[in-house]
Formats: sequence, C-alpha cells, structure tokens
Amino acid sequence: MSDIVKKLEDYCKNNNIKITEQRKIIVETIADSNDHPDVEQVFIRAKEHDSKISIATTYRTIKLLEEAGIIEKHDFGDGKSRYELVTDDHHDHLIDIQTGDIIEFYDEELEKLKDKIADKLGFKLVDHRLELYAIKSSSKK
Amino acid sequence: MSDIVKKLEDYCKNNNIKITEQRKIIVETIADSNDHPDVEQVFIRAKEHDSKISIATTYRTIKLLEEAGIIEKHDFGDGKSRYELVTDDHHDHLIDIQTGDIIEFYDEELEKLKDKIADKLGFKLVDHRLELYAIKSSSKK
DNA sequence: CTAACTGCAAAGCGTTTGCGATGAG
DNA sequence: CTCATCGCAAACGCTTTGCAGTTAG
Repeated sequence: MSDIVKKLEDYCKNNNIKITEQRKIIVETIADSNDHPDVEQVFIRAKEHDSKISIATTYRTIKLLEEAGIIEKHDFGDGKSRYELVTDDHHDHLIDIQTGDIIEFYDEELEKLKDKIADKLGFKLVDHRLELYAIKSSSKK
Repeated sequence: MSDIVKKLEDYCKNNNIKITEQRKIIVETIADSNDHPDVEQVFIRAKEHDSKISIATTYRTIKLLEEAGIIEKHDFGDGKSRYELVTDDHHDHLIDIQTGDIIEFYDEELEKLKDKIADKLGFKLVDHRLELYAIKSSSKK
C-alpha cells in the first residue's frame, strides 16, 4: 500500500474517522498528480478509478486531507483553490503568467530572510506564502 | 480636490470613461481607509456618503480602479478580495493569525532576493506576492 | 449495530451581468 | 442627444450543507 494511504489511515485511526474507499482514491489521485490540481480536476481524475464518486465527497475529503496536514491549499489567483501533497521539502512557486506553468523552487536564503523579517517585527513565523509572477527572460516584451 | 480623484479623472479622460459621483465617492472611500477593506466594507463606507450607491456599482468601480492601477487587490485567504491604494512605497504583508491584524512591511534585502530568484530560474519578475502568517513573539504557545 | 460517511440536490456566498432607466459630456 | 453608467435583481461559479440511504468498524 502506498505511503500516502498509510498516512491517511494513521490520521483516521487517531481521530475516530473512517477510512473509506473514496478517501483512499482521492489521496492517491492527488499523490499521483504532479501538477497542482483544483477540486474539479481531482474529482475528474478520481472518477477514473471510481466513477460514482461525487463532487461533494471530493470537497469533503480534500478539506479533511488539509486538516490532516496531508495536502496543502494554494491560491494562484484564478479563483479556485489548488492542492498538492505536503512533502518534507518546502518550496515556493513561480507562475509563468504567459503559459500558466507553475515552477516550484526553494531558496535557502529566502527561508532565512522570512524568519528574520517576522522576528524583526516582533512575530514568530507560523506560515507564509510567496508567489512570483514572471515571464521568461527570453520573451519579447 | 484630492489627488486620488484627480488620478481617477486623468484615467477617465484618457480612456473615454465618464467620471461619476459614485466613482469619486468610491475612490475616496478607499483612499480614506487605512485598513484593507473588502468590497462590502467599501460599499458600506461609501453608502455613508451616498446612501443609494449599489453593491454592483461598487464591484464595477473597484474593477475599474484596479485596471487603472489606482488600487490593488489582495487575497489574505479569508475568501474575499481586499483592496488598498497603490502607493509608491511597495510593501508586503504580515498577518497576525490570532487577531487578523495586517502589518505592512518593506524589506530591501527581500526585494532584491526576489528578483535574483526569478532571474536564476530564467524569468523576469513581473509581480509577486508575499504574505507572512505569524503570531506575536510574546504569545504563549 | 450505529455513528460516520456517501450521493444528491439545494443552498450559500462572493462576484458578475442583463436590463430598462438615468445622467455625463 | 447619445452612449456610458446606474440600480436592481437574476445568474454565476465555486464551495458547503441537509437529508435519507449506505457502510466501516
């Protein structure tokens, strides 16, 4: 069984939540996506494995997975929430505004700086969000 | 007349758009807000000056002001768009997740770093968004 | 068994839009 | 005058929810 499903099962056992077929399919669907799908995309992909899954269950399961810390939500400004698996390697996103492509990146210096800034303001950083909207350097203006 | 209204009038003249009483009231309302109001808050505050302004006009005017580059939109994750005047001094936002307070800050090092990161990835930075979600350092966990 | 979960359809909520009336230029 | 804009109410798109039937534990 995949690691992700195991993670879900652990969470369910610890929280008196039932582990259902639909839930397994939905986590796996997200785990198998290497883009940043929105709810409808997850729904469509999940239906390939179980055609009778409903959009309501997809929404409910995604909310649950978010609370479980298994997936995280992003909002890239197109009006819908997008999701991806939480992994150990934190990264931020660069959005190519011409193609919509999303490039993940990690910058050590940036991570340190964010903490430093929060600290300077008298806060302790809990979470953050950085998105760079950009165009390819080679692109003609 | 306020600078902001003048800015709006310039934009209108250059774009064959009419400058109406409602539009003036709405820019001024936003200019007078030193928080980051959502559309409904702008609407309510605008109504104090003209009780018959409609929410539709508020939405339409806010969209126009955004296109004019007079105001900018933010999304702090509470499901509604928030707005503030565009000023020369760029800043990012730190959100106190306990109180909802929004602190504006500017960090030179960060600005440089963002450009550098985009450049390293082969992109030219067009826009960006950084939000820090944090709690007061003195707060007990 | 029985509380949690599902699918369905209806409702919720922020936002947009079609319309006939109004008003700026 | 004429076209842009207004207020109203209906529609929209994403998301949530009440309900009656189903299922995991």
